[in-house]
Amino acid sequence: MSVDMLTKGAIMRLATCDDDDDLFNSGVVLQALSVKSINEGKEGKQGEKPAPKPGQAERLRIILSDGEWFMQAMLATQLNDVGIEKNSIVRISRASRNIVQNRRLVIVLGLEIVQHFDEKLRRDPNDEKQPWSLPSEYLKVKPDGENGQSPAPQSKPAAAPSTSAVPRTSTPQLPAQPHRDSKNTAPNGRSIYPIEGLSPYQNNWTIKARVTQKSDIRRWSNQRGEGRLFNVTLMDDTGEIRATGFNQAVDELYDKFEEGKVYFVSKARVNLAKKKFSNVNNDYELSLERSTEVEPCLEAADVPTIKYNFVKLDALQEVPKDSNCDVIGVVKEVGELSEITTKTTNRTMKKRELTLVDDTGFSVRVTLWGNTAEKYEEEGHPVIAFKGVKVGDFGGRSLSMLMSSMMFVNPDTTEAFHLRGWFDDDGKTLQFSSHTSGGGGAGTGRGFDRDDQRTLMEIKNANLGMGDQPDYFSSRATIMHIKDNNFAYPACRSPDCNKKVVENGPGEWRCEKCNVSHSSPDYRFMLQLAVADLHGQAWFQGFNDAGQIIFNRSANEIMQMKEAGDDDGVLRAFAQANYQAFNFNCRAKADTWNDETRVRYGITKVEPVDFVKEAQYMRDKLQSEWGAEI
DNA sequence: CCCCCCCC
Repeated sequence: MSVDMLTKGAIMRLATCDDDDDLFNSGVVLQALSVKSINEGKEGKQGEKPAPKPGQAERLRIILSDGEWFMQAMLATQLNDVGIEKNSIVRISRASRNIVQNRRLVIVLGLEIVQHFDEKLRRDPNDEKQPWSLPSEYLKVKPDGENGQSPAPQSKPAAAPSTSAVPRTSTPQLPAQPHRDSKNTAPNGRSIYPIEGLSPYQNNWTIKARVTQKSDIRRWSNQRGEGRLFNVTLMDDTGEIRATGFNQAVDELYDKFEEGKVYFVSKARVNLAKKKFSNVNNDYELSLERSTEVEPCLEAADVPTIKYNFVKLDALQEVPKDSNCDVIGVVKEVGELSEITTKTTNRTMKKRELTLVDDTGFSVRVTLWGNTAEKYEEEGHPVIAFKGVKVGDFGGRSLSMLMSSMMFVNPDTTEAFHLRGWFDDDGKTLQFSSHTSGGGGAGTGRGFDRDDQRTLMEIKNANLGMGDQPDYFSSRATIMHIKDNNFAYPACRSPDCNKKVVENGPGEWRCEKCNVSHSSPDYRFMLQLAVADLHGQAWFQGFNDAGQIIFNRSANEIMQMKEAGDDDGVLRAFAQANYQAFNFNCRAKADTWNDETRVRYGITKVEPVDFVKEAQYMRDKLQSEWGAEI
C-alpha cells in the first residue's frame, strides 16, 4: 500500500464542487496528514493533547491529502472514536460542504480507516512529490455567486502533478446541498439538510425530522429573569438534536409540534449544546425563534421512528455511572406505586420500580417517576424499550428515567420479538443475576433475596464495604447478643426529625435542631447486634425500624419498664429477641474512627424467617432443574 | 434565557 492508492483529484473536487455526490460513490481514499483538536492552537503546547472543555466533545481538524493537494477539514464529532491518526489512510463516504465567512469548509461525516500509518507510508522529505496546499483561491467564495470559477494554481512548481488536478466545473449554488432529489426538497424549495451536518457555521438549512420527544411547557424563574420554555427532540436518519423554544416561541410553536410526527424545520439558531444538561447525542442544539419555520411533513416514511442503541443488561457494568443508555428487556416484576420525599427540595415524587430482564441472564431495576409511574398499568410481562435512561450504581447498576427518557411498551422491533419468544420459552423460569458491586450481594430495596444470600464469612472474604461505594447484601443470621446499654436514645417528636433531645429539666426535652422542647422524648432503637450463622459472626447496626421488628415492641415500651424499675421485664424483652433467626438486608460501608477503619453493616431491612415460605422454597428448589442434578 | 430528573 502506498500513497498511489489515494484518489487523485479528490481534494480539488471536495473543495470546489458543492453538488458532487458521485465523488463518494466509489469511495474517496485520502491520507490524513495531520489530526489535531481545534482547541490545540489555544493551548499552545505542542504535542500535548489538550483536554476538551468540560462537557464539550473534542472536535478534530484534519488535513486531508490526495497525494497532489491537501486541504483542511473538520471531522464530525461522532467520528472522534474511529481512531484516525496522523498519516492514516482513510476512505471518506460522506462529507458536507459549507460556507463559513465566504470560505469553504468541509465537514467529514462518514469515514473509515483503510490503513494506519506504517513506515512504508513515510515520505522521503526530499521527494518532490509532496502534496501541495490547495491555494486559498479555491476555497474562497465570491460574494456575487460566481463560485467554482477557480483559478488554476499559479504558484505550483512544475514538479507537481498538474493535469489530473484540474477541477470539474462546479455548480454555483450555495450553500452546500447534500441531497438534491425531489423527495428531499422542502416546501420552501430548499434541500433537506442532515441533522448531523448542522453547525453554527451553517445557515439556510432545512431539516426534515421527527419529533421523538416533546416536553410540557415549563416555567422558570431565577436571578436573570423568568419565563416559559419547552423542548423537543428532533431526529432524522443521520442523528438527533434538541430544540428549545422560549416565551413567544412557546406561543408560536408549542401546539404545532406533535410527538411522533415529522416536520420541516428551518431558520432556527444553532448553538453549542451544554452537554451536561442533555443526553441528546449532538454537540449542538437549536434555539427556536419567532421567525423559525415549522411545517408538517406528510410523506415521512423515510424518517426513522426511533434509533436505539441497546445495551445488553450484562454489559451495564461497562456503562459509566450517570451516563445515559438505551435498554430493552422483559418486565419480570412490577413494584408498587410509592412516594419519596427529596432531601434537598422536600418535594414528593411518585415512583415505581420495574425489574427488567434479558437473555443475558441479568436483571436490572428501572425507576419510573411521576406520571409514568402512576399510569403504568401493564399486565403480565411486556417487553419494554427505554431510550436515554440514566445509569446509576445502586445495587451495582440501576436505571432511572429522566424527563428526556422514552419508554415503549412492546415496540415493533426485532429485539422485542426476539425477547418475547425467549421469555415465553425459557426466560420466565430462569433465575437472574443482578449487578452487584464488591463481588457478591443482593438485590436491595426489595425484599430479602433468598437466591442471593451470603454467609457472614463470604461477606468478610469478599471485602464488602471496602470500596468507595457501599455494598448491599442479604444474609440469614441468628442474633446471639444485643448490647443492652444505649440500645435506645431519646429522640425529637417533631415529624421526620428523630434528632437526639437533651433533658433540660423535668418534662423539658429540648431539640437543638427544631428549637422546641417536648414534655417527653420518643425513644428510638439504636442497636448493636452480634449475629452468627454456620460460617461466621458479625456485628450489625440496627435503627428504629429494625428494632421494632426484632423486639416486636417499641423502644418506648422497654424504656418505660426500665424507668419503672421493671428490670425483669427488660431482661425478658432482650431474652425474647435473642437467638432468633432473621433475614437481613444490610449496607456494608467502611468508616474510620480514631484512626481505625472498619466495615459497618447497617441493617436496611429485617424480617423474621417465614418457615412456611422457606419450606415451599425448598420444595420448589428440589423440583427444579437444580434439584434434578443432585 | 432552562438544565430539576430526586429515594433506598
